[in-house]
Amino acid sequence: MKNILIIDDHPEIRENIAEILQLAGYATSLAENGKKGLEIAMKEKPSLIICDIMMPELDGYGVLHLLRKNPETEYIPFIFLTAKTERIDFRKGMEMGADDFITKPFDDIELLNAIETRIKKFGILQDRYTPDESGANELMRDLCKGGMLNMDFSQQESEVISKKQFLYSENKRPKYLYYLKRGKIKIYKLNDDGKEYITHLATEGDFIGYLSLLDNKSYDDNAEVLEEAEVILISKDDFLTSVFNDLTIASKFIKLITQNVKDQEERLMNLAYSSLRKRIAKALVIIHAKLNVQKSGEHTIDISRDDIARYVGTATESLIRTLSDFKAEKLIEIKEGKIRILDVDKLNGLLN
Amino acid sequence: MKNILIIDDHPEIRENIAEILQLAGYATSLAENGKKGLEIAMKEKPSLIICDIMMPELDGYGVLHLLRKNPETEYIPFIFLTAKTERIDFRKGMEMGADDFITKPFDDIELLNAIETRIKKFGILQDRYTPDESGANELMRDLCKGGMLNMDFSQQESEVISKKQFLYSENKRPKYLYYLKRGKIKIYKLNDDGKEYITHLATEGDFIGYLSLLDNKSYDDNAEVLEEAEVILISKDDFLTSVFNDLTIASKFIKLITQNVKDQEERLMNLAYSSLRKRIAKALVIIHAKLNVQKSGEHTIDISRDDIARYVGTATESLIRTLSDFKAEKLIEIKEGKIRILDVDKLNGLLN
DNA sequence: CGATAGCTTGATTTCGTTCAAGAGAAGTGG
DNA sequence: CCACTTCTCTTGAACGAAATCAAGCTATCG
Repeated sequence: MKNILIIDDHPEIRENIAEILQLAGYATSLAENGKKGLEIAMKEKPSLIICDIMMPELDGYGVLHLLRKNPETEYIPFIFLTAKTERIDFRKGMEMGADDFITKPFDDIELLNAIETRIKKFGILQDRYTPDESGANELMRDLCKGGMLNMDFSQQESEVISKKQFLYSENKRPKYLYYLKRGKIKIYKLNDDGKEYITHLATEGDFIGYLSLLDNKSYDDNAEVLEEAEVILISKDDFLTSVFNDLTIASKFIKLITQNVKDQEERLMNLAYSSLRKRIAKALVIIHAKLNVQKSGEHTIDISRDDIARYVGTATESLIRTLSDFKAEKLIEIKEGKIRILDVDKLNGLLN
Repeated sequence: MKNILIIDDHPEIRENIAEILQLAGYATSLAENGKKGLEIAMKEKPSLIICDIMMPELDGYGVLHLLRKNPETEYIPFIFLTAKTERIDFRKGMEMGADDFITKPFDDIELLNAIETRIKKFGILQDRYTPDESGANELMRDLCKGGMLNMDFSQQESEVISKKQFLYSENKRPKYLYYLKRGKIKIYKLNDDGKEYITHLATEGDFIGYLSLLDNKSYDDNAEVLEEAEVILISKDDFLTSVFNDLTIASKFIKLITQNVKDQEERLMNLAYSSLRKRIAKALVIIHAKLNVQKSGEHTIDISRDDIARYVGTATESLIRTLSDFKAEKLIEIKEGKIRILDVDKLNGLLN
């Protein structure tokens, strides 16, 4: 059951709110001043905090400030309760990271609505996202489910794009965010000699093109369908307004894209100093994890040698030679051209 | 002169506001409904818009929505004017991207304050930031200047760190954001064999360590001083609250980090497919632009061969051989070991 | 003044690319 | 449906770019 902490120095108000919330099925904790409220918050980690601004000892701003400083209470939704309707108070509270404001007098519905919205939102956003590029995908999928991203999968029409067709190409202006319902798509850049370098591989459930949208520039890469794909188009505006108008979403995005940068630093170092053998081993594990297709019970990698090579950044022949080596060493198995990984740990732990 | 657009269907209020603003030295445009207001906004691109919510034809929400959809008017500060003090209205407005709310009746000071704050903030944030990693540095510097980041250069004590000392190292927990007042610092990762790959080079005016702070993980790289450095420490909390509690700052950050990702994709492709010659040429240009030291009127690169090699991702000997080639081709000049670039364009335009 | 770090060049080796060619699978069109 | 091209996968041989090993040279520092 959700526990809600109410901090207010007026006993009547405190009791009144507690009663409303209990009727609505919430558990409540009460505190008569900021200091006590803070203690309870630390100990009980409530699901939400309602707090008066004007209080003796430690005022509402102080409570909020201290909560936000502690990583354990940092993300607890916080609603200010205030008699004042003054702009300045309100501004200050928002800038400190309060999630909502309720002005006395308020009615029950208003209070409960505010609480419900916040708890729902928090529930979606507190989930841990895997710390790599796929995290952004998970986040967005959850946002859609929660109705936070302006998008409705069922209503939206989907488009089917066949193999070798382009979802988008270099120098075009991004107009949509793409959600890949089915199929596989490679995203690659071309160097001056026309060689491909695959920066991302997308499978069902992935979102494509958000970086260029956030960047608001023309595409600097190409998205080509590898395996017949069904794609949902989400309007650029819907996506951007969702991200840029909601602090919670924006914060999550910052963290996710930051992770992206870190991942790429890692990839850079590997490209710079790791042997081809090691790079190919890592790529196989990654591709396997990402595109593992369960066909007749077996996990195989179903992407052409050319594309694996372009993902690793090597020549196709070199890739194939290394694959042969791996096969001889019983790290992988090749059946009808399809690669099956036999020993993930050894592949990961390969020396240079 | 700053032009402010006032949209309100009550002539008295319109005139009243216009008068106040004119006295305060602003130019004003007036519109009596949402539709007209929108037209004027498109044509005149005002510095700020004040808009009533309740209006016939097209209400305030509609105006805001349409403005935010158009890239040309997207970032114009927008203040709602409303008689209602209702929470719901207010929420809706904020979520749509309004910058502030003023409730009638208001007094002159309040109005002018709100306007001034917004214009100042906008002025700082609308500047174009160079679309690479240094952009984040510029942004943060500006934020500090504008007092938006909780940090005061004069008050803060600075720390002097000498050559070969570490600012931070792998697996340590980040506690500060660092601002480099003077000196040079290299940030690098180590691969399994203990080889360095330099991911960033920082000079005076650069901020260091924000990625790990945003990420809230341990450092995965090392920062070593190349040339005696004076560093200002900014508390982790101050930095994080500034970023995560202000939607405008958060949005800017998203765009900047996105650019970071894009840059690294580019660097990845170069590492994968470009000849050493080309990669070294590019690195020289970048390092030159970043660390160009003007000593006795000449721009030279003042960083050891070892470090350049580790930035390119190659062996020191290979780097030196290429430098010799460049010297023979009169692309660069070497005086007392220091490299001076003679022909930037040719270095940039090198073929594979 | 010796020692150490940084820079440079030469010789050798290694890893990976490129060129070449064939075998099999998969489209394609008459 | 068959002959055709075309694509994908694979192996061999030769080449080449860059790493490594080695050694000398210069500048700097304690």
